[in-house]
Amino acid sequence: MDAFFVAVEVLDDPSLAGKPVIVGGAGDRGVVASCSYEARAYGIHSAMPSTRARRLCPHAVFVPGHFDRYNEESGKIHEIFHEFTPLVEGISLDEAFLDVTGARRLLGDGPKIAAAIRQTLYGRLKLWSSVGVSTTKFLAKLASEAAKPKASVQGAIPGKGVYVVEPGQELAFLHPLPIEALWGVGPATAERLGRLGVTTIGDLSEIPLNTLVGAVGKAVGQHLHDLSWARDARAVVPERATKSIGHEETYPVDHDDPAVLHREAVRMADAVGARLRRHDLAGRTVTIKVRFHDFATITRSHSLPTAIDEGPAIARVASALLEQVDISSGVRLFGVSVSNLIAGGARQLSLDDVDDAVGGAGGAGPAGPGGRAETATSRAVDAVRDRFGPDAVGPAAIVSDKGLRTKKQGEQQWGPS
DNA sequence: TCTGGGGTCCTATTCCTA
DNA sequence: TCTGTAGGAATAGGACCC
Repeated sequence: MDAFFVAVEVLDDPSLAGKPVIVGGAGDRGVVASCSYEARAYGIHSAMPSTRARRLCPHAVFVPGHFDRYNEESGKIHEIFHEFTPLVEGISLDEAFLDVTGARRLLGDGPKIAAAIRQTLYGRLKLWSSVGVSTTKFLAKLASEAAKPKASVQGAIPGKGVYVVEPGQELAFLHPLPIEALWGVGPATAERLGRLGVTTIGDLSEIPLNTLVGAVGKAVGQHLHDLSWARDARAVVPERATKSIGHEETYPVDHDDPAVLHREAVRMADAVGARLRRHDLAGRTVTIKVRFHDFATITRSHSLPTAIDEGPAIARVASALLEQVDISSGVRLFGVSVSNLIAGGARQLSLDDVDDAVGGAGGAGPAGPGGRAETATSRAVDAVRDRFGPDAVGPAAIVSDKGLRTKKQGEQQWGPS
């Protein structure tokens, strides 16, 4: 989709149309999540710090973003995709790969289907999209970039809408492109390749595989070498299993009070547990992430003998891990995630498990009831929240004098305001 | 100038066990 | 009993994507 978040905002507030609009965190620690083509003309792009974006375009309109709405429109978009083929691999809210091989007899060739998808999306949702058509996933992705509109101060200069890389034309399309265009080449890899004198995908294709592997590692080297010759055998995979679920948050000011961070561990663990149970998942590995005032970031993780899906159990491990970290210099971001996921069938962690796991006394926290009582409590909490909303009930540890403060998914998505 | 939040994947190192 | 080794799992960090 073209500037998806902004496009949804304009749908809901047409007065934004034609203006430089930035969706993201407006505070000192916020970043740009998406911006209109009018804003892009000033050099603004996603992931840019909001303070810098504001300097580049002081009259830009900042919108905090409405994640629920993007999710809602994303659902409709993916429904439309499925009208064309069951082989839809979602990459994000607004992007997907579609394998239309089997739909061609009924609906026409690739370019024809692409145009139909684009027209259907606009006809029903009033949202513009760009479609790339090719024989492999990564070429289709690059083609979709080539189909996109270009930025100007007056607004978007329309792109092709549908861009087709015909069979036999793959290398002619690919080799003049800069290496950064390749999926998997970011600033670090581009810099390493730059030292080898590689700036285009054509340059990359001429580098001996050994040299490439030496510079960027085995897996990436082989992968990039294949891509530079348009070799990409990856199939469109409709259902991908979730590997981890987590929550993290950047604070408006740094925290160095252990009590505050332990409360945060409880709050995040509660949110992560609720999401795990909603997806009928449980996980064995709990990871905390701490970013310090100087942006240095560490993770500490621990794997348990059995999978867990409940806030208190996750919080005990997270708190024990936090005990091992020196937070005196100030923490700007804290996060909790759970990985090594299995579907359903969680067994509640006992206090012995935590003690063994995290190496003795380690501050696993006050003895909770554990076991079946905790499981029953979590189920009851889920039921109450389903009926009365996410803020209806929560862990006592995070009740402040202002009442419960349970972060909703999507709230503060792009930094503190 | 200051760098979010949701993730995935890869690599190097460490630890444990046979 | 001690030492060396090899393999696998766990851990930590980094790069990357939207």
